[in-house]
Amino acid sequence: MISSDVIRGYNDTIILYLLWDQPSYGYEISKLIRDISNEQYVIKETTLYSAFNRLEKNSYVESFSGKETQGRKRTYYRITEKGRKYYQEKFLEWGITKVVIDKFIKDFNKGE
Amino acid sequence: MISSDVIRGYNDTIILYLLWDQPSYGYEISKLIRDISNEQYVIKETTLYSAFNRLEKNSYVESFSGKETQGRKRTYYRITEKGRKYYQEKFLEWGITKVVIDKFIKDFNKGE
DNA sequence: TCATTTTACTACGACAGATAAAGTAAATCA
DNA sequence: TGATTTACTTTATCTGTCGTAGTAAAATGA
Repeated sequence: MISSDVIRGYNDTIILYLLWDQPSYGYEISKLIRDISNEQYVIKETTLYSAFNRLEKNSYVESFSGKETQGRKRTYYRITEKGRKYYQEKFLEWGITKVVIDKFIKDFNKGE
Repeated sequence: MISSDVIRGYNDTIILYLLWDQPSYGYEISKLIRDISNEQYVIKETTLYSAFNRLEKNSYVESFSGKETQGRKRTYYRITEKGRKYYQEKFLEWGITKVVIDKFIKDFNKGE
Protein backbone atom coordinates (compact mmCIF):
# COMPACT_ATOMS: atom_id res chain seq x y z
CA MET A 1 0.00 0.00 0.00
CA ILE A 2 1.44 3.34 -0.96
CA SER A 3 0.97 6.27 1.37
CA SER A 4 -1.62 8.89 0.64
CA ASP A 5 0.78 11.74 1.21
CA VAL A 6 2.79 10.59 -1.74
CA ILE A 7 -0.06 10.26 -4.14
CA ARG A 8 -1.67 13.46 -2.89
CA GLY A 9 -0.34 15.61 -5.67
CA TYR A 10 -1.44 13.18 -8.37
CA ASN A 11 -4.95 12.02 -7.60
CA ASP A 12 -6.46 14.65 -9.85
CA THR A 13 -4.03 13.80 -12.62
CA ILE A 14 -4.74 10.08 -12.33
CA ILE A 15 -8.44 10.75 -12.71
CA LEU A 16 -7.86 12.93 -15.75
CA TYR A 17 -5.76 10.16 -17.27
CA LEU A 18 -8.63 7.72 -16.86
CA LEU A 19 -11.07 10.17 -18.44
CA TRP A 20 -8.82 10.88 -21.39
CA ASP A 21 -10.54 8.68 -23.99
CA GLN A 22 -14.08 8.60 -22.67
CA PRO A 23 -16.23 9.93 -19.84
CA SER A 24 -16.61 7.85 -16.72
CA TYR A 25 -18.03 8.02 -13.22
CA GLY A 26 -16.87 7.59 -9.65
CA TYR A 27 -17.42 3.95 -9.07
CA GLU A 28 -15.80 2.92 -12.34
CA ILE A 29 -12.79 5.17 -11.84
CA SER A 30 -12.32 3.72 -8.40
CA LYS A 31 -12.31 0.18 -9.76
CA LEU A 32 -9.99 1.11 -12.61
CA ILE A 33 -7.49 2.53 -10.15
CA ARG A 34 -7.58 -0.60 -8.05
CA ASP A 35 -7.29 -2.91 -11.05
CA ILE A 36 -4.64 -1.04 -13.00
CA SER A 37 -2.49 -0.68 -9.91
CA ASN A 38 -2.94 -4.37 -9.02
CA GLU A 39 -4.53 -3.45 -5.69
CA GLN A 40 -1.51 -1.35 -4.79
CA TYR A 41 -3.52 1.80 -4.76
CA VAL A 42 -7.13 1.84 -3.63
CA ILE A 43 -8.52 5.34 -3.57
CA LYS A 44 -10.93 6.20 -0.76
CA GLU A 45 -14.46 7.08 -1.82
CA THR A 46 -14.42 10.44 -0.13
CA THR A 47 -11.06 11.30 -1.64
CA LEU A 48 -12.35 10.42 -5.08
CA TYR A 49 -15.55 12.42 -4.92
CA SER A 50 -13.85 15.43 -3.42
CA ALA A 51 -11.35 15.21 -6.27
CA PHE A 52 -14.22 15.22 -8.78
CA ASN A 53 -15.65 18.33 -7.16
CA ARG A 54 -12.30 20.08 -7.24
CA LEU A 55 -11.73 19.09 -10.87
CA GLU A 56 -15.14 20.41 -11.84
CA LYS A 57 -14.66 23.63 -9.90
CA ASN A 58 -11.44 24.18 -11.84
CA SER A 59 -13.19 23.33 -15.12
CA TYR A 60 -10.89 20.40 -15.77
CA VAL A 61 -13.94 18.17 -16.14
CA GLU A 62 -17.64 18.71 -16.73
CA SER A 63 -20.38 16.48 -15.38
CA PHE A 64 -23.57 15.16 -16.91
CA SER A 65 -26.23 12.69 -15.89
CA GLY A 66 -25.87 9.29 -17.44
CA LYS A 67 -28.67 6.88 -18.25
CA GLU A 68 -28.08 4.32 -15.59
CA THR A 69 -28.16 0.78 -16.95
CA GLN A 70 -27.63 -0.83 -13.59
CA GLY A 71 -27.30 0.31 -10.01
CA ARG A 72 -28.07 3.80 -8.89
CA LYS A 73 -28.09 6.81 -11.19
CA ARG A 74 -24.63 7.93 -12.18
CA THR A 75 -22.92 11.27 -12.61
CA TYR A 76 -20.51 11.07 -15.50
CA TYR A 77 -17.49 13.29 -15.93
CA ARG A 78 -15.91 14.37 -19.19
CA ILE A 79 -12.43 15.89 -19.45
CA THR A 80 -12.28 19.42 -20.90
CA GLU A 81 -9.62 21.05 -23.02
CA LYS A 82 -8.43 22.86 -19.94
CA GLY A 83 -8.23 19.52 -18.18
CA ARG A 84 -6.10 18.07 -20.96
CA LYS A 85 -3.72 21.00 -20.76
CA TYR A 86 -3.46 20.62 -17.00
CA TYR A 87 -2.78 16.92 -17.41
CA GLN A 88 0.05 17.59 -19.84
CA GLU A 89 1.62 20.00 -17.38
CA LYS A 90 1.39 17.47 -14.59
CA PHE A 91 2.86 14.84 -16.86
CA LEU A 92 5.94 17.00 -17.38
CA GLU A 93 6.09 17.84 -13.68
CA TRP A 94 6.02 14.18 -12.78
CA GLY A 95 9.04 13.53 -14.97
CA ILE A 96 10.99 16.26 -13.21
CA THR A 97 9.76 15.17 -9.80
CA LYS A 98 11.01 11.63 -10.28
CA VAL A 99 14.47 12.87 -11.23
CA VAL A 100 14.61 15.25 -8.27
CA ILE A 101 13.42 12.76 -5.67
CA ASP A 102 15.74 10.10 -7.09
CA LYS A 103 18.64 12.36 -6.16
CA PHE A 104 17.63 12.09 -2.51
CA ILE A 105 16.33 8.56 -2.24
CA LYS A 106 18.97 5.94 -2.80
CA ASP A 107 19.71 2.53 -1.43
CA PHE A 108 22.49 2.77 1.10
CA ASN A 109 22.63 -1.00 1.39
CA LYS A 110 24.17 -1.61 -1.97
CA GLY A 111 26.80 1.11 -2.12
CA GLU A 112 25.91 4.47 -3.72
CA MET B 1 9.34 24.13 -9.62
CA ILE B 2 7.80 20.94 -8.38
CA SER B 3 4.60 21.11 -6.40
CA SER B 4 4.62 20.69 -2.66
CA ASP B 5 1.80 18.17 -2.64
CA VAL B 6 3.97 15.79 -4.57
CA ILE B 7 6.99 16.05 -2.38
CA ARG B 8 4.89 16.05 0.77
CA GLY B 9 5.31 12.37 1.43
CA TYR B 10 9.07 12.53 1.05
CA ASN B 11 10.34 15.60 2.85
CA ASP B 12 11.16 13.60 5.96
CA THR B 13 12.89 10.95 3.89
CA ILE B 14 14.95 13.52 1.99
CA ILE B 15 16.16 14.98 5.28
CA LEU B 16 17.09 11.55 6.60
CA TYR B 17 19.03 10.92 3.41
CA LEU B 18 21.05 14.07 3.96
CA LEU B 19 21.75 13.10 7.57
CA TRP B 20 22.83 9.60 6.68
CA ASP B 21 26.61 10.09 6.88
CA GLN B 22 26.90 12.95 9.34
CA PRO B 23 24.73 15.21 11.49
CA SER B 24 23.60 18.51 10.09
CA TYR B 25 21.33 21.44 10.85
CA GLY B 26 18.45 23.28 9.26
CA TYR B 27 20.18 25.92 7.28
CA GLU B 28 22.69 23.52 5.79
CA ILE B 29 20.05 20.94 4.89
CA SER B 30 18.05 23.64 3.20
CA LYS B 31 21.01 24.69 1.08
CA LEU B 32 21.87 21.09 0.26
CA ILE B 33 18.36 20.48 -1.01
CA ARG B 34 18.50 23.54 -3.21
CA ASP B 35 21.94 22.71 -4.57
CA ILE B 36 21.49 19.00 -5.14
CA SER B 37 18.20 19.57 -6.92
CA ASN B 38 19.70 22.36 -9.03
CA GLU B 39 17.20 24.88 -7.63
CA GLN B 40 14.32 22.64 -8.66
CA TYR B 41 13.28 22.08 -5.11
CA VAL B 42 13.64 24.80 -2.51
CA ILE B 43 12.16 23.71 0.80
CA LYS B 44 10.39 26.39 2.82
CA GLU B 45 11.91 27.20 6.19
CA THR B 46 8.80 26.41 8.16
CA THR B 47 8.34 23.15 6.31
CA LEU B 48 11.89 22.17 7.13
CA TYR B 49 11.75 22.98 10.82
CA SER B 50 8.38 21.36 11.29
CA ALA B 51 9.82 18.29 9.60
CA PHE B 52 12.72 18.27 12.07
CA ASN B 53 10.28 18.43 14.96
CA ARG B 54 8.24 15.58 13.55
CA LEU B 55 11.34 13.49 12.93
CA GLU B 56 12.54 14.05 16.46
CA LYS B 57 9.13 13.30 17.95
CA ASN B 58 9.21 9.99 16.09
CA SER B 59 12.77 9.33 17.26
CA TYR B 60 14.07 9.21 13.71
CA VAL B 61 16.61 11.85 14.62
CA GLU B 62 18.06 13.25 17.84
CA SER B 63 19.18 16.81 18.33
CA PHE B 64 22.18 18.32 20.06
CA SER B 65 23.65 21.76 20.36
CA GLY B 66 26.57 22.41 18.09
CA LYS B 67 29.46 24.72 18.72
CA GLU B 68 28.54 27.45 16.34
CA THR B 69 31.53 28.61 14.30
CA GLN B 70 29.64 31.37 12.56
CA GLY B 71 26.19 32.89 12.67
CA ARG B 72 23.66 32.01 15.29
CA LYS B 73 23.81 28.93 17.46
CA ARG B 74 22.82 25.79 15.62
CA THR B 75 20.75 22.79 16.54
CA TYR B 76 22.25 19.73 14.95
CA TYR B 77 20.36 16.57 14.15
CA ARG B 78 21.72 13.05 14.03
CA ILE B 79 19.87 10.15 12.41
CA THR B 80 19.00 7.25 14.73
CA GLU B 81 18.80 3.54 14.01
CA LYS B 82 15.04 3.87 13.90
CA GLY B 83 15.46 6.67 11.41
CA ARG B 84 17.63 4.50 9.19
CA LYS B 85 15.04 1.74 9.24
CA TYR B 86 12.30 4.20 8.36
CA TYR B 87 14.40 5.54 5.52
CA GLN B 88 14.89 2.06 4.07
CA GLU B 89 11.14 1.48 4.17
CA LYS B 90 10.47 4.74 2.39
CA PHE B 91 13.12 3.88 -0.16
CA LEU B 92 11.25 0.70 -1.02
CA GLU B 93 7.91 2.52 -1.02
CA TRP B 94 9.24 5.11 -3.43
CA GLY B 95 10.21 2.38 -5.89
CA ILE B 96 6.69 0.98 -5.78
CA THR B 97 5.10 4.41 -5.94
CA LYS B 98 6.97 5.33 -9.09
CA VAL B 99 5.80 2.18 -10.82
CA VAL B 100 2.19 2.71 -9.74
CA ILE B 101 2.01 6.36 -10.73
CA ASP B 102 3.75 5.62 -14.02
CA LYS B 103 0.79 3.42 -14.89
CA PHE B 104 -1.48 6.45 -14.74
CA ILE B 105 0.71 9.21 -16.05
CA LYS B 106 1.69 8.83 -19.66
CA ASP B 107 2.29 11.12 -22.56
CA PHE B 108 -0.73 11.12 -24.83
CA ASN B 109 1.09 13.24 -27.38
CA LYS B 110 3.46 10.57 -28.56
CA GLY B 111 1.23 7.53 -28.88
CA GLU B 112 0.91 4.80 -26.22
C1' DT C 1 -40.79 -12.15 -2.06
C1' DC C 2 -37.93 -10.38 1.08
C1' DA C 3 -33.34 -9.64 2.76
C1' DT C 4 -28.69 -8.98 1.57
C1' DT C 5 -25.28 -7.27 -1.46
C1' DT C 6 -23.59 -4.22 -4.80
C1' DT C 7 -23.70 0.02 -7.00
C1' DA C 8 -23.31 4.98 -6.47
C1' DC C 9 -22.98 8.48 -4.27
C1' DT C 10 -23.38 12.90 -0.31
C1' DA C 11 -22.48 15.31 4.06
C1' DC C 12 -19.77 16.37 7.99
C1' DG C 13 -16.05 16.78 10.77
C1' DA C 14 -11.24 15.83 12.09
C1' DC C 15 -6.44 15.82 11.15
C1' DA C 16 -1.79 16.33 9.25
C1' DG C 17 1.54 18.67 6.62
C1' DA C 18 2.74 22.83 4.06
C1' DT C 19 3.20 27.59 4.26
C1' DA C 20 2.65 32.68 4.87
C1' DA C 21 3.83 36.24 8.01
C1' DA C 22 6.23 37.97 11.56
C1' DG C 23 9.53 38.03 15.05
C1' DT C 24 14.08 36.88 17.50
C1' DA C 25 19.00 36.70 17.87
C1' DA C 26 23.86 36.47 16.98
C1' DA C 27 27.72 36.95 13.91
C1' DT C 28 29.81 39.01 9.76
C1' DC C 29 30.69 42.57 6.48
C1' DA C 30 30.98 47.13 4.24
C1' DT D 1 27.28 51.19 12.85
C1' DG D 2 23.95 49.62 10.02
C1' DA D 3 22.86 46.09 6.59
C1' DT D 4 23.24 41.37 5.53
C1' DT D 5 23.56 36.58 6.46
C1' DT D 6 22.91 32.86 9.36
C1' DA D 7 19.65 30.26 12.13
C1' DC D 8 15.93 29.57 13.78
C1' DT D 9 10.67 29.99 16.53
C1' DT D 10 5.78 31.07 16.90
C1' DT D 11 1.27 31.46 15.29
C1' DA D 12 -2.35 30.93 12.36
C1' DT D 13 -4.35 29.45 7.97
C1' DC D 14 -5.26 26.41 4.06
C1' DT D 15 -5.74 22.18 1.41
C1' DG D 16 -6.37 17.43 0.62
C1' DT D 17 -7.20 13.06 2.80
C1' DC D 18 -10.04 10.18 5.31
C1' DG D 19 -13.17 8.19 9.02
C1' DT D 20 -17.94 7.83 9.93
C1' DA D 21 -22.45 7.80 8.70
C1' DG D 22 -26.29 8.13 5.87
C1' DT D 23 -29.14 7.78 1.43
C1' DA D 24 -30.95 5.37 -2.46
C1' DA D 25 -31.82 2.19 -6.14
C1' DA D 26 -30.91 -2.01 -8.66
C1' DA D 27 -29.20 -6.85 -8.60
C1' DT D 28 -28.81 -11.15 -6.40
C1' DG D 29 -29.93 -15.09 -3.58
C1' DA D 30 -32.76 -17.99 -0.45
